[in-house]
Amino acid sequence: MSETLSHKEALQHSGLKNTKQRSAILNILEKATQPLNADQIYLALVTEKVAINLSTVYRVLNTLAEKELIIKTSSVSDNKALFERNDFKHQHHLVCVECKEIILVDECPFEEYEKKLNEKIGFTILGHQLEIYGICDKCQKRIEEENKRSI
Amino acid sequence: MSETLSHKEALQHSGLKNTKQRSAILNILEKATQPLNADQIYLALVTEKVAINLSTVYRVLNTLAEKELIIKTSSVSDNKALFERNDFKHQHHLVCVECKEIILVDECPFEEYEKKLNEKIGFTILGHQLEIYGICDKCQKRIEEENKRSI
DNA sequence: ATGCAAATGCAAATCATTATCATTTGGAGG
DNA sequence: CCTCCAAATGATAATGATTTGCATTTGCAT
Ligand SMILES: [Mn+2]
Ligand SMILES: [Mn+2]
Ligand SMILES: [Zn+2]
Ligand SMILES: [Zn+2]
Repeated sequence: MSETLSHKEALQHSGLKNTKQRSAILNILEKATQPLNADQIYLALVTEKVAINLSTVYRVLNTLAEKELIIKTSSVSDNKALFERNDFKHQHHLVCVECKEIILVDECPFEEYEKKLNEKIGFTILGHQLEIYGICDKCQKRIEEENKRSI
Repeated sequence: MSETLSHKEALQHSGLKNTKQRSAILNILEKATQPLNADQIYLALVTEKVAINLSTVYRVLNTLAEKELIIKTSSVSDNKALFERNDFKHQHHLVCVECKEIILVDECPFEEYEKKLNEKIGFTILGHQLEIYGICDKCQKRIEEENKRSI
């Protein structure tokens, strides 16, 4: 398990102790295909028979986010904090309003836009958060199917 | 006060009763130069000697947002819901991390971007929320001033 | 003016998250 | 391999924004 080793290294590098709770949480987020909230992470840990307390989950997540080992974002629709592995890419979330699935996208149309805003109103941009909502491919097809059937 | 009259009409048009609480809240948001949270609105009402309960403030705000007489958004930094008048323009928020001021901007760089995402991954976009954070003109200048002085 | 559904006030409940504090543990140094 | 202590965790209470239940009030159609 080189995964576990690199987690250990990452924690050490940030001056954090290598606890089984932190390692387990990093593992969960490593495997996850989309951002998860604290409850989902807690549930995944319980399922894997990892003994941990929910308050520890919150504490660990905040600590790891502070050290930038993971990324903390917040959903607009649902008001829970979301956590995902930090792959050091600038990404955004596509949230399907039907199935709630979150798709990560790399494209970002902001470089020029930010320059324009700075020139126009003197606002120095440090960052941004974008949440895009809509309907994913799967749900789109399912809905079309349902519409056909109901004719 | 034609303001009050148009509020009455707007409420009627949405099938809502014209109560003094709803009218007062619409007035507050009409005058506001930036989005406000429930507490700020409540405080503004109390200051204006409008008798109202905080839970009514929440209920009215949610009702008005449902009927699209106002817009409900949520800040990422601070986790409180924000409310602003609906002028039926597509806008975004610039949030100053120094003074917390929110500046509304009309520009949006998304039209092309959304088309691209739809073609690329079949995601049908219904909308998006963007929050841009940085430092406003005033704070920028203040900070520069402070730096000079401390040399 | 009357009646009644809709709206409000008040208080308690909810839900995510954080804080407190006693207990445990990772890991540096011997 | 021990010792030790700051750091981390567990258990539980607290917090803060928002919602909900229910009794009372009020807008407004008739
Ligand atoms: Mn971006
Ligand atoms: Mn936009
Ligand atoms: Zn979907
Ligand atoms: Zn500012």
